[in-house]
Amino acid sequence: MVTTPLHKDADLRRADSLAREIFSDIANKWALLIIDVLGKRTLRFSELRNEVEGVSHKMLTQNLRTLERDGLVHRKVYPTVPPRVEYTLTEPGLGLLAAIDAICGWTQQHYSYIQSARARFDA
Amino acid sequence: MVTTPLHKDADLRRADSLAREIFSDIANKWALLIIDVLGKRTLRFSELRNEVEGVSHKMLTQNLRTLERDGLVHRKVYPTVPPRVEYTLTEPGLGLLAAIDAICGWTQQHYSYIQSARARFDA
DNA sequence: CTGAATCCTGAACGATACTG
DNA sequence: CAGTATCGTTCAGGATTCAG
Repeated sequence: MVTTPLHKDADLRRADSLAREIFSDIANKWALLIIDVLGKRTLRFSELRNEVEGVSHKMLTQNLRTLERDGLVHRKVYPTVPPRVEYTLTEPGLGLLAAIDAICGWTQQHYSYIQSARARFDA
Repeated sequence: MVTTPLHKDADLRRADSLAREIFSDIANKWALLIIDVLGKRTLRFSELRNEVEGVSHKMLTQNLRTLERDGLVHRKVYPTVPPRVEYTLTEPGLGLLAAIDAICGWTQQHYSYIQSARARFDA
């Protein structure tokens, strides 16, 4: 496995296709938001749809599949009728959550800075 | 978990349009990669093009403009001929870099985990 | 309720050509 | 070298429908 020295041999930028693929899976709006909300608690599909505002049925399903495939999210199906499916972050998923929260936190903190930076730029 | 008062009034998920816009600006593949490479050193446009493998001329320009507008990247033009333009991370940009590096580091560390998770899923 | 499949539109993107 | 503009294509993603 590739160890941490980030910008060494297996650099993400010059990446082999797999690394790039993984990165693309998580470096997108919906995936990040989904992980963020699942970080708070386990959620059902329909709950996720409400929590992640603006996500479509299709995009939610699609991203959940990807995240499940990558082992970041666990999908538990209750064989009831109607079906009940719960999504939870896996252990590795929790690790990623920390990093994502850092980004979210940063965004919050620099909210007004960005606002004025834009005003300056647009002028 | 959540460090800053993230999930309070201005929650990213229920966000007003500006917050969502900002988040979209940075939560995408190219923006993250650009910030990542600029975190190492100041780079010229053509150098960036080489460092960020696979990015097109157009996408690079586009993302740089956005990042500049949001005040994450500083653009310095040398009025020479031929023109020389250098891109640097701003102070706030450096803050975001830390968060991004966390994600990159996480990806590296879980590289093989994801690989096997996928193998399991696909079976 | 969850999820898969289909269709269709608009946005993203790459290629190319042109300017300073 | 850096940047803009245009064009054509591809593809993401929304709406809808059907199934378990």
